[in-house]
Order: sequence, then C-alpha cells, then structure tokens
Amino acid sequence: MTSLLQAEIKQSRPFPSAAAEALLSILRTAAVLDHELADALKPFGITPTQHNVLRILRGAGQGGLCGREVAERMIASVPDVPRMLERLEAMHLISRERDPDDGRHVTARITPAGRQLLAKVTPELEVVQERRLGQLSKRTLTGIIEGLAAIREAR
Amino acid sequence: MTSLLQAEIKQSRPFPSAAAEALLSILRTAAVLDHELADALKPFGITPTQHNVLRILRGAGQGGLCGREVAERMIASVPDVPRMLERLEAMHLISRERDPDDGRHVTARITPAGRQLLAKVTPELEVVQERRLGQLSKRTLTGIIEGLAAIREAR
DNA sequence: TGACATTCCATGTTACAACACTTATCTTCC
DNA sequence: GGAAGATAAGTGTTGTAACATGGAATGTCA
Repeated sequence: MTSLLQAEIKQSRPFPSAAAEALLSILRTAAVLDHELADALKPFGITPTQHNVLRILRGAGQGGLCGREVAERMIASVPDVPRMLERLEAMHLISRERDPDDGRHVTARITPAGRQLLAKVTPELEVVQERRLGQLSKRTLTGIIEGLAAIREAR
Repeated sequence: MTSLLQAEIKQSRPFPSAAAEALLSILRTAAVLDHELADALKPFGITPTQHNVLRILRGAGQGGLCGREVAERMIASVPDVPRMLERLEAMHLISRERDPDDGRHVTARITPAGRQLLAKVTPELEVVQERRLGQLSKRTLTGIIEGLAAIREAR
C-alpha cells in the first residue's frame, strides 16, 4: 500500500518503518502549517515567530518578561533574542526597559499597538486552524496531542 | 487539567480548544525533532534540508532530477533551489549538468561522495528516530500518521 | 516562421538565523 | 570588601532564507 505522504513527496519506496513515516509526517505537516500561518500573517508584516513573542508577552501582562523568559516560552528556539526583540521594538509592538532591580535583565512588554495587532491577526489564524483541523474529531485530535507529547517527552 | 505542552512553554492559560492545542503540538514537536536532527547532522557539515536533497537524489538514481522535481519532493518548500544545489555541488556531494535535450533543465545527480556521506549519516539519524519514536506503539504511530495526513489533506 | 506565452534556472538584494564572543551586572565565598 | 564565577544582554560575522526580477530555452499557434 502507498501512503499519502509517500505520494505527496513523490517517494517511490515505501517507508521502512512506521516510526520513519511518523517522523517525516510530523516534519512535513508542520512545514505545511507553518507556511500557511506565515502567509496569513504576511499582510500584517510579522512572522510566526514574532507573533509567538507577542502572544507570550500578552500572556505575561503588565509585568513583562526578560529575554531569557521569552526564549523559554517560544515554540521553536530562537538563538538571537536581543535582535528579535529589537525588531519588534522598532515596529513599536513591544517596549523594552532595563530592570532597575537587576541591571542584567531587560524587561519586554507588549504595547497597545502590539495588542491591537494581535487582535486583528487572531481571526485570520483561526481561519487556518479551522480549515486544517476543524473537521477532525475530538478523538483524533486527542490522539495527535497525546502521541506527540509522548515523542517530546521521550528521553 | 494542565497539559504537558502548556507546562513546556510555560503557558498559564489552558488552550481554548483541542484544535489549538493540536496545532501548537505539531509545530512544537517538529521544532524539537528538527533541532535534534540538525544537531546529529552538524558533525557532517550538512543541514536537514541538504540531507533531504541528498536522499531525494539517491532515490532518483542515475537519471537524476531537475531543480523543479527536487523542489516538489522536499519535505519543506525551498524557495531557492538553484543556490541550494550550488552549495551541495561546491561540497562535491552532487553534480549538475545541463540537459542536452531541454536546455532549460539542469539535471542534478548524487555523487559517490554524496552516497558515502548519506551512508555515514543514516545511523546517526536513526538513533534520534529510535530515541524519540522507538517506544511508541504501532497503534499510536498509525494514529499520528493518519491524523496528520488528514490535516494535510484538509481543504 | 515569427510572435507570444510558458517553464525553468540564475542572480541581486534584503533581512534574518545561527554561532561565537564580549560586555555588564549580580552573587557568592573567602 | 574584593575577586571569581554565574547569568543575561549585546555585538560581530557568516551564511542562508526569502523575495523579486531577469534571462534563456522551449512549446504553441497564427
């Protein structure tokens, strides 16, 4: 039998194992979704990574977060937090201020403009989510969530 | 109840829906896996994307493939195939030659050095695969594969 | 056969990712 | 209280991704 993924990437040979197919499935699906989310965000001038930062800072509220804390909360690791925040600050979506208590920390906070952008962007992203995942049963979704959690947990 | 993913990215609020959690799970898991694969490949001087190209060309055999065909088979879309192939050629892992029948096409083929590198690299990647996916039951793997296929198929 | 559209590859430019290293501030321990 | 170590940011550099554009070769159709 020929899997869907095999046809998608025009692979002639079947997968050697279910694990190999699952691994590629995850990478492929994420690439498809990420691409679609990036497209949806493009009109607003931000990338999925930047959107992720804004959501994190919105979640943090008035207290804000320092760079390291932002990095910990990111979906995908960002190895250059200072410049990423710098860019968002240049867009006036976040503000940065050195922590008076600990001069090593720079606290980042979302600005009203940042919140406003998030509010505009969210429905567009929900369109993507709904289109791609809306038809899946609760049971299927739970299966995916738990299966992937097991993968991330695995030693 | 607090999900694992929620704790992982230190998110205080629960997910608004299973679809939202599944979406983030996929992106997060792929980021973790991609990072680990990249680490495993680093000693060999290639990226996951380049490894993907080599595997594609190995699959194509002596006939080779033109740039567009390579692009179609990639896991994640690469918007700059010519230069990607150029780099692999500079590493002597592939060869390129203009198709005499159709001067627009440039046929890329894997070189013996490329095959050799693939052979060395494969066991290292299998270590990652085994560590992350080895403990999952066949049933769980199938669930992931089918669930993700449904997402990619949707719409 | 000559104009035109199409397909595929190449190139220029910009911005960002990745990595290594430096600087600044705080903590700890003598 | 001063020096060593730890922690967080910033910076410099390199390479690559992303986007737009251009150009060469082919196919099509009048």
